[in-house]
Formats: sequence, C-alpha cells, structure tokens
Amino acid sequence: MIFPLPLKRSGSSHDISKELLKIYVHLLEVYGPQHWWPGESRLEVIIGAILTQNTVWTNVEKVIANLKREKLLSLRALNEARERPLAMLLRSSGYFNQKAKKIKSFVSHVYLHYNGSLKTMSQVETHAMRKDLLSIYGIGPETADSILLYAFEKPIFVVDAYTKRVFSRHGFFEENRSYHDVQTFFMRHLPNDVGLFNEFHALIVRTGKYFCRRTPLCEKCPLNDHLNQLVNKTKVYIE
DNA sequence: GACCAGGCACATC
DNA sequence: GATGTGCATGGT
Repeated sequence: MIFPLPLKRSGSSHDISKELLKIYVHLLEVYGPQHWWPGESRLEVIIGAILTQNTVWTNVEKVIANLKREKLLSLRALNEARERPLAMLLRSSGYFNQKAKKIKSFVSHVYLHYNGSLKTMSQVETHAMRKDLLSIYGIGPETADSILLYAFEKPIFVVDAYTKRVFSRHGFFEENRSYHDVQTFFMRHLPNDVGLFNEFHALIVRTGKYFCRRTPLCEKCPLNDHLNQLVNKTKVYIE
C-alpha cells in the first residue's frame, strides 16, 4: 500500500500528544518491549552507540564480541590500546579507522575530565553532559543523545534517520527538518519520561526498518492503519 | 552490481 | 545555514 507524498496534517498540541502516544502504544502492542540498549555495561552501551553510526547492529555485534574476546571492553584497556590494532578489531562495523579514533577520543576525554570514571561522569546534569559529549570528536547529536538516554538514563529523546522518515511520512513534519526541530517536537508533546523515551525510540527503529529510503511506505509497517486516516489533511505540525 | 545501514567531520558556497 | 564528500564492511 503506497501513499502519495507529501502527507500534510493539522491539529492542536493536545491532539498531537494523544496521537503520538497512540502510535507508541500501538507499536508496543505489536512488537512488545525492545529491551534497549542491548549491552551488559554502561561502557558497552557507549561503545555500541559509536559503532552503530550508519551501520546495522548485526555488524556491531561482531565487533563487541571481538572487544570482549580481547578483554578490551574497559576504559583502562581501551585507554592503553593503540589505535591501529584497535581499528583492526573494528573492521566488520565499517569506518573502522574513524571509529577507532572516536573511541580513543571518548576514552581520553573520560580520563582527562572525569578521572577515568563513568560514575563520576554520570553526576553531570543532563544539558551540561550533552554539551560535553558533543565536544568530543566523533560524537554528534544522535550519538550524544543515545549515550545520555541509554547509558546514563537521562530523559532525552533520541532522533535518528528512522524517526524523521517514519514521522515525516505520517505527515507530522517534513523529512528535512533539523535534528533539533524534531527532537523539540517530540519532547514538547511527550511526557518527560526516561522509560517512554527509551522504548519509543527502540520501537521506531524496529518499525523504521520497513521504510526504505525510496519507497514511501511498506505494507509490513503496523502504522499503516493510522496513515489511512491521515491522508488529505492539510497542515504540518512543525512550523 | 546497486542499494542500504540506529552518523559524523570537514570543506565550500 | 544548506549542501557535498569521504569514511567501509556486510547483507539483500
């Protein structure tokens, strides 16, 4: 079932909140809890967040296994590891030279500013931590927010390519909106709740896999029923 | 062989 | 602020 693009819609702030929560509940009913982030420790979540940049998770899993096998999944070991050999272990996740540099940058930062302790780092207030993360080489908005939400359990909504794709195709906003705009949109219309932000983002990624770059919609997406009701509306939500 | 994947830094206009 | 490019392996 393919709909013409762009979809456009209108509604009050209250309507939007209701609709977003309806979509959340629907996805949760269909897919169930996603148990994110997959990782046994705070550090593993953070490394995973860097490794999964523009990369499928199955490729990241191979690298995580490599790092565990080599006993490199600790701040101390990563801090002592040389970049070249580290990069070789990262091969299957792609961009391995860049990602080795990114991981080294993050670990150095934690040593330099938090005495090598993620627990110390976790005491930092959310917005200050976000700013701090963004100052590290290789950590952009999505990676910073993934780390904030999934490693440090700070209440922040993670936006990714799927978030923009799924919700723009459902008429909430245009796909080319900035990261900041989309994040503000969700955080303005959702309760400020770590558990909700955690599960919602994971569910969006789950269903987002059904939306490829070029095909407007896929019939496998459980949100298609919602879309049927949305065609022919005339105004976008973000102005 | 083409296309895509849970981005980001950097150069250029 | 918007747009283009390099980074790279692995699955469909």
